[in-house]
Amino acid sequence: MIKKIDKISGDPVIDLALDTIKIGKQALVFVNTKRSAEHCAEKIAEYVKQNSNEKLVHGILTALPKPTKQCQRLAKCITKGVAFHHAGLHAKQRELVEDAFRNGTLKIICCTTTMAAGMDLPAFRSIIRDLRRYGRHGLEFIPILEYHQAAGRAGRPGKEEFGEAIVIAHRESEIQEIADNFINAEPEPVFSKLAVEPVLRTYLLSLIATNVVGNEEELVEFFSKTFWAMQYEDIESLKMTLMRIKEKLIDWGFLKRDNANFISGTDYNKKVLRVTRLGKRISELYLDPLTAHLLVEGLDRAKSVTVTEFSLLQLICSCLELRPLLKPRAKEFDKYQEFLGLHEDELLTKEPSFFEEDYEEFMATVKTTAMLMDWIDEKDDEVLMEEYNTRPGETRYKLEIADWLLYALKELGVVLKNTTFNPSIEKLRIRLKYGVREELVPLLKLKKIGKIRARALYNNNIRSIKQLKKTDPAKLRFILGNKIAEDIIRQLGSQNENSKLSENI
DNA sequence: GGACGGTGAAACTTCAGGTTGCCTC
DNA sequence: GAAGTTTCACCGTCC
Repeated sequence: MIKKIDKISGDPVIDLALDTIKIGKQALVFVNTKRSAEHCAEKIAEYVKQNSNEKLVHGILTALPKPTKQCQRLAKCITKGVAFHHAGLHAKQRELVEDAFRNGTLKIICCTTTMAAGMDLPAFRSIIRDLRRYGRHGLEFIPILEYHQAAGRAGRPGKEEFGEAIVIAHRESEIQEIADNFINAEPEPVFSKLAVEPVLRTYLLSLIATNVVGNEEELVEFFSKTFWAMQYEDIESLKMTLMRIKEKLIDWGFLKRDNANFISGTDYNKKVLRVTRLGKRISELYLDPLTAHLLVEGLDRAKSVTVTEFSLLQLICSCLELRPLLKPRAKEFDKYQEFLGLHEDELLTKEPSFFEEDYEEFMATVKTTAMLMDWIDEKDDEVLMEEYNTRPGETRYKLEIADWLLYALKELGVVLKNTTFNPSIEKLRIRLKYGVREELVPLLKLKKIGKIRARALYNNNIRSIKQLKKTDPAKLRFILGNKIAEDIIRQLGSQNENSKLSENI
């Protein structure tokens, strides 16, 4: 069936979106970069009459402590019933956009793959503009499964009889290619996640930690029954991989061979494998053993190093979990080497030499550390965007992982009886959570006091809970507003009874 | 002649997402 | 690979 739509802008994607609005329906536009999502939404919005979505706009602009240019651009699009959606948005904003699309306030969302999977957000039309995305080998086709996810958004079961999934061909010659490679293609086979070494390491340790497996023979037997082994086929090579990882775990002190139960003459493979106390905790924390090893080594180095925020942040930035890291640009290299120079004797990781392959990756940990340090120096989202090209959503995601790794570091310290740095780690976690300098930490113990209010109090010379208690309520009302001030006074009152808020942080 | 401003070509840069981990009584 | 951004040489204009 061939349908004609009005040519308004000359860009088929915009025209399709406008047509969707004209017929009173909704559409999702899938593109391959965050920037494209933003541009595309803005271009569509240019052709749409102003609506007023005041409440939604207000929500978007107040999601962050201070609205960024990105917030303002999104808000402007939203006044036209159009939005963009990608992982760079703050979670609150994403949710607002999703809800507004569901209730019909928004007509068009231009999005990246954030929208493709796992979200209940159907639309009448699904417009897939890009089937290629930047990958290891330049621009590559996206997986067929991902195309299915995007196309599958079209049609609202129970509400409409059909939906339309539309793929844009950028050239005449592409039409057949798209039909063959996507529309009529079988989705690619599913591969076992166990083939990824960090996952394999984690499960190998946990199987022993939970006594599911007690020796090497059982270990191999267990894995040979998995989907991974079925796909892999070559059992000998699989066995070698398992043994190599097991040896690493023994080297790192997470597993041990139990010699007590070893009866001479017994098959070596039946030698009992036990988890150490450290290994047990790592498994409970669901840490990748490689990350745990890095943290353990870091704790060991910490004994002979001046440990600062830089030390702790750079250590966790070296963990795989925090990837992708921020890479210094060619022009920035000197700047970050200089920054590193200031902190060289605080390092808890091994610095590779300039000529080693890892050096670039190492410098990326330094830049990422610099970003986190700026965050706890109260630099706002706009500054992070300009300086590091990292958007609020991406920053929050990194912060969440950083928090988890710092917690894990603290816990490993407990097992290793090396808790000297735990108070610093705890303080750092609070600072990362709020994005504040050290001086605000005491005030943040109160509910309803975050970065902004703590700063306001501090700037008014109220710098501790003690000082807060002595402050004239009228002054508090002036600084915080009536309601919040009342709440704080109540919290301070109840604190006297159970002394929940101690001053020792 | 020098300070600007405009222009366009060349060089450079960037490019999706976000599992489930823990605990704080 | 493509699109956007930055840099820089070059030219014209004005004072």
